[in-house]
Amino acid sequence: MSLNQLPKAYGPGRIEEQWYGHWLGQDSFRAEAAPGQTPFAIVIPPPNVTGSLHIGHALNNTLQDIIIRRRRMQGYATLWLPGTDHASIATHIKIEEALAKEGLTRHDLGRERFMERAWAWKARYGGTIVSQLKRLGCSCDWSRERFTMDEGCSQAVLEVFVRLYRKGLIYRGDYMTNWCPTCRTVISDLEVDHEDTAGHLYHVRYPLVTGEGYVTVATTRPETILGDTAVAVHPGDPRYAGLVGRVVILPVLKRELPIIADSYVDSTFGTGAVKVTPGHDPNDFDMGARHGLLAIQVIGQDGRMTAAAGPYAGLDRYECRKKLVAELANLGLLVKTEGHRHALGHCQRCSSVVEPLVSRQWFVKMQPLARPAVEAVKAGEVRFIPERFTKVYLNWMENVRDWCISRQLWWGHRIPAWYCRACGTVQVATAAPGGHCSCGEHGWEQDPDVLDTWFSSALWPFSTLGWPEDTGDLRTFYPTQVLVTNYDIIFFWVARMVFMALEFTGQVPFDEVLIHGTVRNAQGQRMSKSLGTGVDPLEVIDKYGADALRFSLVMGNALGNDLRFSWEKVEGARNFANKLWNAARFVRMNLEGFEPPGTAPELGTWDRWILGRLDRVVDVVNRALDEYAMDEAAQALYDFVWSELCDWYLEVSKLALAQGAGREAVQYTLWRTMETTMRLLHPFMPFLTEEVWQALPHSGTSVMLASWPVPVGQTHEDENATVQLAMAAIRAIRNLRAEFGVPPGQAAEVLIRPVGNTQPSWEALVPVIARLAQAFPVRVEEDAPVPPQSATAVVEGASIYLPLAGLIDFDRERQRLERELALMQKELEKTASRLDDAGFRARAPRDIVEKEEGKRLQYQERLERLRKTRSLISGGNTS
RNA sequence: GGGCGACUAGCUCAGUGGUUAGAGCGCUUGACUCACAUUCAAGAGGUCACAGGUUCAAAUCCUGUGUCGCCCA
Repeated sequence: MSLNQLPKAYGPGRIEEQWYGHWLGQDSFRAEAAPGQTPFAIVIPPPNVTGSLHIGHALNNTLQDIIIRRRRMQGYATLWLPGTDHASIATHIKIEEALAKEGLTRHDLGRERFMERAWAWKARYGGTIVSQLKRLGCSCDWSRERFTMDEGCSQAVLEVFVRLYRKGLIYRGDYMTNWCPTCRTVISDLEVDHEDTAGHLYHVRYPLVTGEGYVTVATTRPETILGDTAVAVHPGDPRYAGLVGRVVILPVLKRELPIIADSYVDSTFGTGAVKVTPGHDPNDFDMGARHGLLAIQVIGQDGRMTAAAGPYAGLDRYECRKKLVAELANLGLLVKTEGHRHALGHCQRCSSVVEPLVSRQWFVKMQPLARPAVEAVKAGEVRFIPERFTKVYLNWMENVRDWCISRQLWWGHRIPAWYCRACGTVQVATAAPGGHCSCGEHGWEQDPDVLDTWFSSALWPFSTLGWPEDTGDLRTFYPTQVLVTNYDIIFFWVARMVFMALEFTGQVPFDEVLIHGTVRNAQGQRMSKSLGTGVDPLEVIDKYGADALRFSLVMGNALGNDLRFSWEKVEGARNFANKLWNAARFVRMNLEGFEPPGTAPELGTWDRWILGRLDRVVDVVNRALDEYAMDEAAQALYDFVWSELCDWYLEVSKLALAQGAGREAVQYTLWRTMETTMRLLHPFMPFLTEEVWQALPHSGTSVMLASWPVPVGQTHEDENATVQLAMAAIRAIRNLRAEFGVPPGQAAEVLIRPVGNTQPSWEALVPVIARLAQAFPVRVEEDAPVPPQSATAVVEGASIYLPLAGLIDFDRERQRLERELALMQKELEKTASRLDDAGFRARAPRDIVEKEEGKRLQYQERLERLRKTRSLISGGNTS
């Protein structure tokens, strides 16, 4: 295809497919550490194996790809290890839903056939998310892709469980945990969402056994009355002082309950007397333990009342509540019912109201593990970015409770504990016990439960590198350098990885944790499939390209903050891609026959200027990326490309390219600027930059393996100052043209009267001014008479006159000048008052004072010229 | 109840002590100018939530208040 046939608009589709295939073909993502090369590793936060990519993944993986691509170009031995998570409960629910459509439950199938279905499900949907990451451009080492339930990771899970058990850090016991009656499993504290819910506070009378009155208690959950085993008051509460030790009768069931004193009771809540239900409330469970009370379970795992609920057995818990409240009212024991808001625990997965139940579960003892994990972060061995998330982590870790890790599910890692069928003795081992139990019987049965998914995710940074084997990858790439994740899984995942890593590898799992926010929709709502507020990243990529999606996600968003997705932003990024494409098209058209010379040719002012600006942007991008300020880096690149390179340098370059004079220097500059920009932009927009870079003179096989730009320290400040003056002059002329309606096609005559003696050579700038401001002829004369009927612009270094006979409206011109005068006057006053302040002169740094003085001089001088111009106009402006 | 964050142009957001506080979108005016109308040029638009304080100097630091959001209990 000849250059002129290159499409005028950037079309990402073919280019993305072609280059991703090329990179894979070249095996460019594979991590291999050559001797002497510094490793740099990231493990991916493993997405749900059967899920599909959502916009949050797109952000998360874009950030990782930016980091890893830059490090790769910088010459590190980079590893970005991809993989997926088995997402025990989420996947389990999906499979059960599919079964339900066939009228089946998992129990109809049995464990083995259920697992077959689960693996088939995984095989069917497991590839989706990985292929979607490829569409996004992620440069993961796919040869090292892992899955939390693959053989190696599973081995690590067993090993960790057994070691923790032997160390006494995993135990089994009967405790109150959060039970989800819908998912039919226990869940950890972290999997419960507390929502403020409107409910009722029921005041119920419990008659004293002696028949001489009542104690009134208040409860939000009357159905649990059936499980009460005491009534408690605060020991210091004078209202009940005489009642402690006496006995009340439980309504309906007629059980006798002691009145106990416990300082846990809040005497300001309700009546100051509370019912105690050790079987259904975590605090009551503790109180029951203190007072030796019985824990009676009246609500079963299915959310229905148990036999212990007497006449209410078999009813759903809410049905029971209704009937029981009615019965209490009948009996005259319901004093009152008032509206009451309280926090209710809901299952994170299915939103059912969680039921606190006592059951036998496996737990990880957290205190001994948490302590080193707190220390490591306090000592700075793991650094959170932004820093404020350190506190979130520490606060949780310092108050962490034991972690319930067993789940009554089948999809996941089965707990490696076996029980003797005869005596119940427990054996914990990485493989089924072969011999007999000491009781003489043989026959072991494995615990039916599986482990919390996060138990295996917690090992991810080292299990994926081969642990517990001492592998080369583990030695080379562990600990990893940075973990990139959303703030909402700091507890679930980040914290757990830290303590597991410290316990099992003696090292932190990563040096830095980069925390980003949540992507919301344009209205600021959380994106969710069920609410229909989600946006499919694939749809975005299809429409605007992966580069545009990536760029739109990092641009204009400070790290750690939530961001709003909007199609307008993607469109803006797409426009930027198109701008780059066309700039590249222009460069290529003008580079035919060009070979990069060994040494740079003699450069002109504008050439040196843009190279200086390029050097500056290289510096800014590097500094920004060093502290993970992707947004700043993206913004700097955007501004450089659009507002400096395209708006000015490319336009100026057309002069030399047409005239021939300085053509070589311009070609060299165009090439160097464009080629460097492509390398600098590559981590953000991998596809477009590869396409453009390949089309420019270059060395190497791919921009992703080219060297990363570093500043050369040539900012060309002199040229910068000159160019600033020229730009100001051009803008001023354009402004006057627009203000007075000079038709765009019509050249305007311009007189430039330089002022001051340290000004640039305005003569040299004439051709550029002529072209960019459509001015002709442009005269530069210090002492030329002011042309009659002209509009005037006062800029630094010159006064500019546009003779506009017939076009000029003197009233309008006068108003314009007044506006400028007022503005200048205001600025001058501000500067002057600062300089008149003795405190400022005495205490401000010298360079600041000098700067202010320079400003004052300049403002005074411009003000003077503006006044002269005004008086000319007022005098009729004939000379 | 404790903690965190946000509050800057009509909208979405940058900007952690010192140029006339910026960008994108939107808006107004004009232009299909030979890389790009996914574009170009010009313009309007802000007492930086509020009140105190520190400082020569505050959108920026401190204290308090308000509104919204999130996390933990």
